[in-house]
Amino acid sequence: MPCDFDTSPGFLIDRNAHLLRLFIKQTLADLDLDLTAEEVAILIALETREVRRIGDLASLLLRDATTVTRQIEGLERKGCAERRPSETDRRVVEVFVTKKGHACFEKLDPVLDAKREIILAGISEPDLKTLTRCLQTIRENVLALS
Amino acid sequence: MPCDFDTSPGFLIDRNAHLLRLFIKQTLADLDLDLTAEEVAILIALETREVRRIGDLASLLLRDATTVTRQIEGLERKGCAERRPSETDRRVVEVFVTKKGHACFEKLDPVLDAKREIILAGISEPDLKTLTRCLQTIRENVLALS
DNA sequence: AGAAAAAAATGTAAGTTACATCTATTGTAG
DNA sequence: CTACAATAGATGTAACTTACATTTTTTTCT
Repeated sequence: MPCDFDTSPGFLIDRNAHLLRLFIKQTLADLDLDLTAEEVAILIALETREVRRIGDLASLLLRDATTVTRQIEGLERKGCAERRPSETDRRVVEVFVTKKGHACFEKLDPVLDAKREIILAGISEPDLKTLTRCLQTIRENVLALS
Repeated sequence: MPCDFDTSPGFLIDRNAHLLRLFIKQTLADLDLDLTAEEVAILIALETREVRRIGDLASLLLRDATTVTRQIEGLERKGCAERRPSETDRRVVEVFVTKKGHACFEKLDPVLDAKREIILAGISEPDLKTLTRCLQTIRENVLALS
């Protein structure tokens, strides 16, 4: 049984990612927030990290920089982010969260926080640590492949 | 720190899924197989499970049936699968893997099997069990949300 | 000063997904 | 046994996610 959909970590990770994305989408709809899941990821990165540059966002989120550019365009169109050229290096663009972006984050963050508990229900503290560590290991292993 | 990209299970799952998909894509390119990652998932399901109906594939793979229909159309276009109307219920379509589909699977399967070891390197047997169990739990929790 | 490198944007295109709707068929209640 | 509900699947359409190749601008390094 080389590949069981119920026990293969690869399939489980893939399907869980899919379900989590649907869940985020639903949460955004419930809160009446006009954002995509990826835009949310960028918004969270901007709010919780010292990241301003598109390239840094891309490496943090393990995405191509062009992908991030497009998603920031989306955030900008929706009035949640703003690009400003850096003063020290004019190649660089710095991304800032607008007031509206802050408001979206403040609305979304506690809800995600609350639902996280539901999603992780039944998982003990040590198991959660193991889960995290395994996922980090797999990530590094896959990254090292390319 | 509500959402850390390096420790949040949600983000880790999402990014790992992304990386794994890139890895599958690369593997397919290396083997010169003209299939998408999702088509591979369906091919594996057809080869390793007693699943013939589109609806059953959809629930196994946690996808919408229309999505599966499209992906089977892809497999069919590429000569790897074949749809035949069921003889007992003419609403039902049964999906079969063709000779070419078998060949693709036989080519791909051992490679994925070998690379699985690399991807899971450094994870102990009990940790792997915990990982699997946690991912199953999360999947059920998220499914129960909707 | 000129070449190489870096940051970002743009053109383009593929892959993934699903909602709403439609057709065909089967099952069932009256 | 007919009419209506339910089921299986296909189609129209569209959104979301992603990235490769290329271009522009600016900086860095030789």
